[in-house]
Amino acid sequence: MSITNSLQKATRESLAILYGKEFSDNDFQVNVTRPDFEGDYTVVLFSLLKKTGLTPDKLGNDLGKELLRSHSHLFSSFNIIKGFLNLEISESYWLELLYLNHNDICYGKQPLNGKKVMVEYSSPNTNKPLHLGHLRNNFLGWSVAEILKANGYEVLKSCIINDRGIHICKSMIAWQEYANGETPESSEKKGDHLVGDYYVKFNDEYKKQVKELVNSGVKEEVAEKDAPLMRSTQLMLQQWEAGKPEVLELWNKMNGWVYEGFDITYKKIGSDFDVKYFESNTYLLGKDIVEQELAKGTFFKKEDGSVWIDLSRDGLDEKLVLRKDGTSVYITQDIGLAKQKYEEYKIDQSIYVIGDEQNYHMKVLKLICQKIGLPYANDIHHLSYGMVELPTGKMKSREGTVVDADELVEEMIATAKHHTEASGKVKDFSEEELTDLFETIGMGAMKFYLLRVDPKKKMIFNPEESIEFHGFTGPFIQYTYARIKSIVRKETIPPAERLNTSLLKPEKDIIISLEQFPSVILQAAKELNPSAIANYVFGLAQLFNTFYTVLSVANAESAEKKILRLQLAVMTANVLKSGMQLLGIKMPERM
RNA sequence: GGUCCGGUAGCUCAGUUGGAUAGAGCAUCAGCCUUCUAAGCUGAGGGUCAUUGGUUCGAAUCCAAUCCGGAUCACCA
Repeated sequence: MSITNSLQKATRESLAILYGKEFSDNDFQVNVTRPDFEGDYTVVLFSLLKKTGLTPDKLGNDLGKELLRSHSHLFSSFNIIKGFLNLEISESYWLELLYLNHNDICYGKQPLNGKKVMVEYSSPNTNKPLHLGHLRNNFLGWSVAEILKANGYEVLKSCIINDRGIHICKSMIAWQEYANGETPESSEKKGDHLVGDYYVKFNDEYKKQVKELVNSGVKEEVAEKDAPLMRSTQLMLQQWEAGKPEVLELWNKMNGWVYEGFDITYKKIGSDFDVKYFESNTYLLGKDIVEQELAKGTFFKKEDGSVWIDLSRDGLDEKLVLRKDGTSVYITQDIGLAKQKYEEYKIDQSIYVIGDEQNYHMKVLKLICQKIGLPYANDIHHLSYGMVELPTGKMKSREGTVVDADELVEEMIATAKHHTEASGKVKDFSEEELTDLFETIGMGAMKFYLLRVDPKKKMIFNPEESIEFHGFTGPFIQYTYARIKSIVRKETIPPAERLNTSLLKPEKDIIISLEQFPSVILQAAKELNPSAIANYVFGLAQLFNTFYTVLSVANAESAEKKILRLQLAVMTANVLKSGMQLLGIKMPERM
């Protein structure tokens, strides 16, 4: 139990003993004591004054004395300032915490809770390579999955690959027209980039064709449909749906190139999936559900034969689920896939990591799932994240301002290499160790930069800031960890023992922070928010660095102090590593 | 226009069951390497928490209105 919870419980019990009344945790607040006051944790008394009819001083004194009497192992002293009861936690409590947990690499993690959750993330299109926006998505998805695991969930990471549709046909048509058989091998390009280039090529040529037609007097709307490239694309889409062998062959070939490219990127950024869905397999799902539910009255049919659901009583509009020609729309297959996920894996919860431009869509999806009685519908969550923008504004593929994922990764690793070599600390590393280290630091910087911000907020990606390795960054925390490891490597850690020594401020500050780690993991899961972990880990690293410059481990004042500080160092390293692991960031033993 | 999200230091961001004098990082300035890794530490300056009103012992936090920015409201995906 966290110290906040213990303190709440102790306060409730003490109040009951003193005044014979039941209180709940909502009747009063427990906070960390502000640094300029004496004490560690504070009970705010104001809200209790009316219920007890006492003055702050009287209540504070009664409660403080009772807490000390009944929980002498927990508290050592108290003081009252205005309506704040500041309590000092006893040193033996902190020392015990340290003794029990400093070597526990699972500290803060919950045992399995028997619940299964699917986290869907990444969801790329197979017509272009991944970009900066995908990176935020991938890092969030992966991290949330880890955070949920740490909270005892069984997690399935899934991915839906948008491998069909008009946009895919566009790159296929352009390749046919302009590529002269170019392949990833012949061009020495990554497959996803090669295909992406032809998607761009399509748009360029198509625009030219439209312009020509318009210049020759055709109306723009007509020109857009009549341009030869568009006509052949539409035809190809029909042929694909009809299963024409040559089209499928080309489609398979080009998608294969893309997957080879994606695999390289995913491996580099550390994304992986337990389940992969392909839209080419799922795009017909959901129609049967609509038919069944139509009979039950959940959906209704309009005169033209199209099928709708009326969500106006839930504050939304009517939503189309089947076109008048009986074909399905985007949401139809999502309904079908949601059901399939349940039937295949019996999941209790489903999380979709999708940009906030789809908030409305996801709201509708959840509502429909509830209305058709999908068992886990109430536990469908949209982890909605804001767009990544550049200091100059939004990324626009038209203007070539899209930040390519592969290029960015390489740039981060190169920067890590540059800084590391300049520091001159790794001269004895082997080639392999160096490559590994540069990747660890470069990826660490990038992941931390993208995860340290609250997901739901749109964020600005500043290229100069993102390669910064000082301050609130991944490498700062990695560096702190490497420093600790360097200390610990030189010492033989004595067997764990219970200590009986007093704590200096920098020592105590770290323990207080370490105690909060389990609560932070809990909070991060509740909010589906990795930035809570990032902020916490940074704060802990800061505390340790302060400690490090003020106090010595190796040359501690006494043998007992040395053991204390070693325990502190080891536990801090463990927590930093666990925390960063939840963000998908590796820690170097040396840097 | 309806709905949703956001507005906190020059910049990027923390800050929720409402709590004490609003915090970090970057940038700026001043210091600290003979001592466990200076990718570090210490200090200084920097704020109308968008605005106005309300709720109360107490509001960046809750409520209302207004202003600004964004997303969305497709028989696109």
